[in-house]
Amino acid sequence: MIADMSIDFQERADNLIRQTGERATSGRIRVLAMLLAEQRPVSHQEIEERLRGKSRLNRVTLYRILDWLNDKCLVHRIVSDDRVWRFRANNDLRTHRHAHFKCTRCTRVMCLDDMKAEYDRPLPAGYRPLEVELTVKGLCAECV
Amino acid sequence: MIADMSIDFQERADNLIRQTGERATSGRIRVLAMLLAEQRPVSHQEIEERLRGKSRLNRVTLYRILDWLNDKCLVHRIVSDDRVWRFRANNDLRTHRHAHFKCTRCTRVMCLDDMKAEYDRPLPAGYRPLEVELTVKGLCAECV
DNA sequence: GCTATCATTGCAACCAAGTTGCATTTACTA
DNA sequence: TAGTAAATGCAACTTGGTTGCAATGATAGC
Ligand SMILES: [Mn+2]
Ligand SMILES: [Mn+2]
Ligand SMILES: [Zn+2]
Ligand SMILES: [Zn+2]
Repeated sequence: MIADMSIDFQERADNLIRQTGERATSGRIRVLAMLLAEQRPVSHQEIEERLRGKSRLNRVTLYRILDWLNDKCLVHRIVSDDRVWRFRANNDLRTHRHAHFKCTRCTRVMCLDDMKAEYDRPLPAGYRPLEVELTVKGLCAECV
Repeated sequence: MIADMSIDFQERADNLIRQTGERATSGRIRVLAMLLAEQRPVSHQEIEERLRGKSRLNRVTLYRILDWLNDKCLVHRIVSDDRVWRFRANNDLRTHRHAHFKCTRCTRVMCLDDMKAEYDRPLPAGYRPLEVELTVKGLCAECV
């Protein structure tokens, strides 16, 4: 059952990567499959741990793969005040600009998929906005 | 004229620090005076450079001073996606939770003092919000 | 299927920002 | 004008990410 699911993610990852027109390497497939299965933001370190066992990926290569997946809009990168990047598989290809929640106790980050990251007031004259980051920090349901 | 102003900031810094009831060391006074004069978010590195010349402060000590000033609410610390902390002197003691603007070209950060950092939708059940970070990224007036 | 080609990977060394432990100095108190 | 605790300086360390380059491997053309 779980094995079937994992094969399914493997295949979905493979397809998504091939659709970009670039090379479908085993590293890219394994990382994306893992993120598709996880469906939540995962740090570089966590990914490295999860992938341990099966012939493990070089640290630098993992950075480059994550960067590549981000460029191709297959994942998005979430910055956090702990100086750690986290990555989550995108469900639809358009990058939906949503808010995030960071639990200050367990340090997990969650995507608030239906809270848009936006602001209400006008910016100072001459400023051109390009992107908005909105992060709510506090305690998650498991840590309250 | 400028000399007078700098003495003024020195004195204000000294007073503010003494009001905390803790020690008014020359390092604390110099750093806070500089931030009071600057009135915008400044990185650790920039502060180190500005303070060069006059008997220069140890790097670690500067980190500790900034941390202390932040704890005492005399400055606030702004986190950014470039993994660099910036500090700005607080004008009033209550920490006003405002948004920030980050210019992606000149890398400067500005406080949007009258844009509140807040959100509209409800959080998932059981989540307890404690703090909100809102950052608009784009081009500042000088970089457009 | 086999080979050539160029993108991707692994490795080692590097970097920047921030932290820690501990001995020395300094601001305040009495 | 000491005595004392707090702050400082220094050296070494940590974490997260980057760079250059040689070795490897995915795909296109045959
Ligand atoms: Mn997200
Ligand atoms: Mn601010
Ligand atoms: Zn939590
Ligand atoms: Zn700018």
